[in-house]
Amino acid sequence: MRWEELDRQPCSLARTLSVIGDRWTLLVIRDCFLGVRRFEQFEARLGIARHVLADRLKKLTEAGVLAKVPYQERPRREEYRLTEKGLALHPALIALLDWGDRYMSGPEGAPMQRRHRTCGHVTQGIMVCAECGEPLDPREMSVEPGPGAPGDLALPERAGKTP
Amino acid sequence: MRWEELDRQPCSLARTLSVIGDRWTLLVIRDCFLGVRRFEQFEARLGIARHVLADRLKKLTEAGVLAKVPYQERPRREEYRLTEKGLALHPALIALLDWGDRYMSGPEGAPMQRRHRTCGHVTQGIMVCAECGEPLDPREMSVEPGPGAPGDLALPERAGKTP
DNA sequence: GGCTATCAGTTCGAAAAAAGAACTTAATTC
DNA sequence: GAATTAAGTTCTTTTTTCGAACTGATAGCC
Repeated sequence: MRWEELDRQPCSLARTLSVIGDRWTLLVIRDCFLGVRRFEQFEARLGIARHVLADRLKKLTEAGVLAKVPYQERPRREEYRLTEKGLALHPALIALLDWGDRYMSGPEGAPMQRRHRTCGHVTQGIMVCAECGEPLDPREMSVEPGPGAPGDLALPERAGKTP
Repeated sequence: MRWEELDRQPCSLARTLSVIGDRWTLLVIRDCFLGVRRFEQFEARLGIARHVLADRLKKLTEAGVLAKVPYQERPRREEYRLTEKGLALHPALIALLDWGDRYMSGPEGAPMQRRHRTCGHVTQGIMVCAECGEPLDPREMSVEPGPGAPGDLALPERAGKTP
């Protein structure tokens, strides 16, 4: 498949990656969740080429993950805010952070931690079943065609079995 | 920052992306979760340049996400299996799939669905707090330096506030 | 032995994307 | 007019991916 055709793949991961899969994009989104909103701030924190940053911000805006919001009129200035669509990437961000905390930290532990203000604890996420509330274990999941599946959906033989 | 320095960033997301952030890598991992194990199978499903695929498989193996396991001896053949470290990417995969299901599907719905065999339902994931069990809402989370934080960790001003 | 097939890569030239730096535009202030 | 701020845009070079072919190590068949 071609990278630019990801959004047409019969697979939601591929479609997601068509929006967030380019180099640096998830780090831009991370910074949005940390409250960063302005071009110069992103640029200073990320230290990436300005035109790459501009490209990523533009694509996220076009995809509806970010919205440009004016913060002053004279001269007109805009900043980038997460939309609800963008905020909905939070579980993915948490999962990726938790994985990095666990597998990519040294003996000193994770560089940052997240506090759940509702209960007051420093915490991590657990991905549970929306139907029964049990944690989702890959060995207990099977995959099947969904309502939007094309007639010739290519699922490998082992799709219903343990990875 | 430079892409090849991601694993040294004081941020677990960046460190995670140093392993899974290259173009195509997450789709390789998706296929692993679907039970795909062999080079030709990955190649046939993904349709990407063979040396890019080989590079991604190699990097994932070096990072400990995949393990090469012999499946025959004459001639010796090996396949790629998710390790525990690799399986631990499941919550992230589910979150990304769910996001794509919700925001990147047409009116006909998602192309694939996941059945939780424990309860028997077609389902999605919910990211909940490991401490209190409530769903994690980005507006209820704050970020702070962790035990492995460097002395000069750069958290933006708004890091404790709503995104 | 030669040929074909299978499998898992590796190599090579072309195209695309990212890196690095400078420039542009549109204000505002002194 | 010059300097500053902010948000980009343009240009050249380097790196990564694309597309295709090739290689190496078997095994089986004639």
